[in-house]
Parts: sequence; structure tokens; C-alpha cells
Amino acid sequence: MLNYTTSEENYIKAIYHLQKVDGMVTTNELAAELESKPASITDMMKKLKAKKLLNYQPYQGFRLTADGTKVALGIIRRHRLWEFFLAEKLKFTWDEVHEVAEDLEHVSNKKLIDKLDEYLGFPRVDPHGDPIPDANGKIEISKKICITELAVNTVSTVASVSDHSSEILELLEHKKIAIGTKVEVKKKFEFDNSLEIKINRQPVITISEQLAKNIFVYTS
Amino acid sequence: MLNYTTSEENYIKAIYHLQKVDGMVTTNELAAELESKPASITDMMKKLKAKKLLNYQPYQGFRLTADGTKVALGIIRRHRLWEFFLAEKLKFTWDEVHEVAEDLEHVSNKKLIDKLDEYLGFPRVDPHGDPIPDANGKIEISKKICITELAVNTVSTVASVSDHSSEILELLEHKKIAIGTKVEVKKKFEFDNSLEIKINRQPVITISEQLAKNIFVYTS
DNA sequence: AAATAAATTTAGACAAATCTAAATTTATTT
DNA sequence: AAATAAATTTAGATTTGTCTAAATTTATTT
Ligand SMILES: [Mn+2]
Ligand SMILES: [Mn+2]
Ligand SMILES: [Mn+2]
Ligand SMILES: [Mn+2]
Repeated sequence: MLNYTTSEENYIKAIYHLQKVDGMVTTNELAAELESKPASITDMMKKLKAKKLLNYQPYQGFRLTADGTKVALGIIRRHRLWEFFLAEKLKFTWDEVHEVAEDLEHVSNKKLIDKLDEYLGFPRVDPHGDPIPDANGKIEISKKICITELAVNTVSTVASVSDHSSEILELLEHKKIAIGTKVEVKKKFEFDNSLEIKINRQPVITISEQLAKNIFVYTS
Repeated sequence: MLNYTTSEENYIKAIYHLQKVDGMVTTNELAAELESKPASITDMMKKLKAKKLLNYQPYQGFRLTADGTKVALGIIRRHRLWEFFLAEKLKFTWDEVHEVAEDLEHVSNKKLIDKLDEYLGFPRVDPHGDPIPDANGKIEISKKICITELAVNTVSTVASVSDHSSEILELLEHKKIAIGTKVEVKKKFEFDNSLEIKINRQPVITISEQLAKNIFVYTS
């Protein structure tokens, strides 16, 4: 496996995340994501195409090749393993890990990452509940739905939270909701789309639509 | 504290290590150390001087300012903490840690490093026995002498080993010599400068001049 | 189907870090 | 004190990654 610059890696990772949603990624989309300019995107797309990491025809958008996807999964593996390390071992809070992992992910020594993985006990998800690809780039995609879609009176487990800010973390901690928490929706209100939910055997609590939209649970 | 590029950091660190020996560092010396060309050194020296990290007059050599030294100690702190982490937690061998730490040292998040330090139990020396600067950049300089200088029949402790290769590690492991091992020189041979030494209460063993020159012990 | 708007690419510029080759300064020898 | 050698700097080029502004292509309206 060749090595890529930090800049190349940031483009590859961003494309990977955008194409999960879109399929095909556009120049302006990627420029917005990376907070850079469309002209810079075009330049890098030519380079990644030359390296066979990208399918790209001028004006037609782009997507990663199989090789490009492998590279992306390697970066995401490093990112999420470091996030896990920071949270689990160094006791960083949930909202702090991402920024530091953004730098650590670019240290791409294979042995370092595989030994780190082993040291951490081969964690399957990062502190936000996102899956960690294994050493072969295999990623476990669990079926998840937003808690707003969960049927009433069905117990499920919180799988991930899509917003990673300190503000949502504060609220979730206050309400004692974390990754892995067992939850059950008791009532849905049409007026404001708020939910009443139960956590284990505690009294029902209310969560707003804004909060609910960010909480995903396993469909089991 | 400002941030510096990986390239700037590598220059600063190399100057720090060279001036320990020399006092003043020269262009050619630094070019050799960094495996680059004199012209590149001059370019970077101008930049570091402009940033007030370096005292430099054309043709007169250079040395770090107080600010430059602080920056250097920060880099060395990160490098050695990561080396300790790799050896202690990830079970890397002694000769493998340096290369990986060369990359990790450039991730300069203050909180990351201070939390890592705490997690590791505030280690005072890295796996090679070199001192780790604390969060304030204070470095504990222990008085050391080469084992070749140690008086006969005086027990001392192995403080550090200057060669970091896998070859010397293999030999040291075979002879059961490590950082912290108590040693006593029993006899010195003038013919080949080999030494007979005792480790704890075990039978004497012989070490060659080449090996002895790389072993340093605390003077106490 | 033009005309207009939006998206994208191209052209040309710039900063960082590096190099080679030439010029300059300092050190060493005769 | 010249002459020569060694060390260092300068000049000019190259690569990577970025940008602005202009040109081009594609999409959307009239
Ligand atoms: Mn993240
Ligand atoms: Mn994450
Ligand atoms: Mn080292
Ligand atoms: Mn070391």
C-alpha cells in the first residue's frame, strides 16, 4: 500500500463520507465540505484520478474506485481507533476526540495501528458509535434507524449519535443517554415531534425533535 | 505557543541535538544530519531567524534562542513520550520505537501530550534511557559516564544506551543488560579494551569495547 | 431554442520546501 | 600575502497545494 499526503488523505476521506449519502460527489459539494475552493478540488481530482483512486470525468462528478475506497477505510480506521484510544485511555470527552484524531489519523504506520487495535481490544465502534474498519478494511455496517422511526413500546439500543458537539453531549449526559443505552419510545407527539422515552426501569423522559433526530438505534 | 511545520520542527530538533555536542552548529553539519543540502539549510535558517527561534549571522553558524530551545524541548517531549508509549503499552521493541515516534512527535496538541504523560505515569526516561522533558519543558539531566570510565568494583546502574539499533538490542538482551540493570566492572583489559562485568550475583560476563562505548551509567 | 444562471475547469499567480549550479566569503596553505 | 580550498550563500528552477479571475460547459428559464 502506497503512502499519501495529509492533503490527499483529507480529500479521499471527505469523498468517502460524501458519497455514502450521494453516490456521486460534485466539485462544489467537496469544496464546501473541505472549506476550500472549487478550483483546488479540480486540481486534486486530476491527481487522484492519475493515481487510480478516483473515477472522474470533467463536469461529471466523481467517486472513489475500489482502491480509493480501501485507502479511505484505512484512514477512517486510524481516525476511529485514535478516537477510541483518546476516550477510553486518556479520558477525553466525546466532543474532544475528533479534532485530535484529525491529526493522528495521518500517521499511517501499519504496525502502529494494528498494535493499537490489539491494545484497545479490537473495539468495534468509536466513541460516537461509528464502526471501526478492521485491519483488512472490512467495516461492519449495522442496520440502524433514527429513534424517531422506532416503533412505540419496542426496546432497542442506542447505536450512534450523528452530531458530535459538546452541546449535544451535555444534553445526552444530563438525560443519561449514551451509546449502548437501552431505550424504548413510549409516546410520540405530533405537535412538536417530541418523544417520551424510557431508559431501563426509570421514569419516562422527554426528548425534543432536534435531539431525537441525532439518535440512532439498532434495528434488531 | 505557536505551531510549526513538520519541516521546521525537524530542523529545530536536529539543531538542538547537534548543539549539545558542539555549542555552535554549522550549515554543512546540519545538512549532513538531515540528509539534505547546504542551500536548503541556509533557506530554513533565515526563516527560523525571522521567527526568533535562532541566533544566526551569515557564515557564522547558528544556535537556538531561548524560545527555540523551548520549542525543541516540546518536540523531544512528544517524541520520547510516544517512544515510551510504544514500548510500554504496544510492546514495540526498543529499536522500532524511534521511527514511529518521528511521525507522532509532530502532532502537537498540548492536551493530548499532557494527558498521555499522565496516562503513562509521568515517565522520566524513554526506552533508551534518555530523559523526558516535563510539561514546562524542564529536562532532568542526570550525570552519566560511559561504563568504560566506571571505577572497578563500583556498583552502578545502566542509565542509557546511545546506539538504538536492533543489533545492539539483540546483544544487550542476550547479555541481560537493560536500562536500570545494576552493573559492576570487575576487570578492564588493555589489549582490546574489553571489560568483565558482573550483573547482580551472576557470574562475570565479557563485553567488547564497541559495546561498552554505548553503555552509560549513573555516577552516584 | 435562445438566453440566462450555475457549476466546473483552466490560466496564471503565490507560498513552502526543496534542489543544482554559480557566486561569494572564510579558512588554510604555500 | 597570494593562492588555493572549503564552507556558505545566492540565483534560479521545481513540486505541491492553494488561490483568484476568466473561460467554458452544463443546467434551467423564459
Ligand atoms: Mn471523528
Ligand atoms: Mn467518530
Ligand atoms: Mn528516538
Ligand atoms: Mn529515545
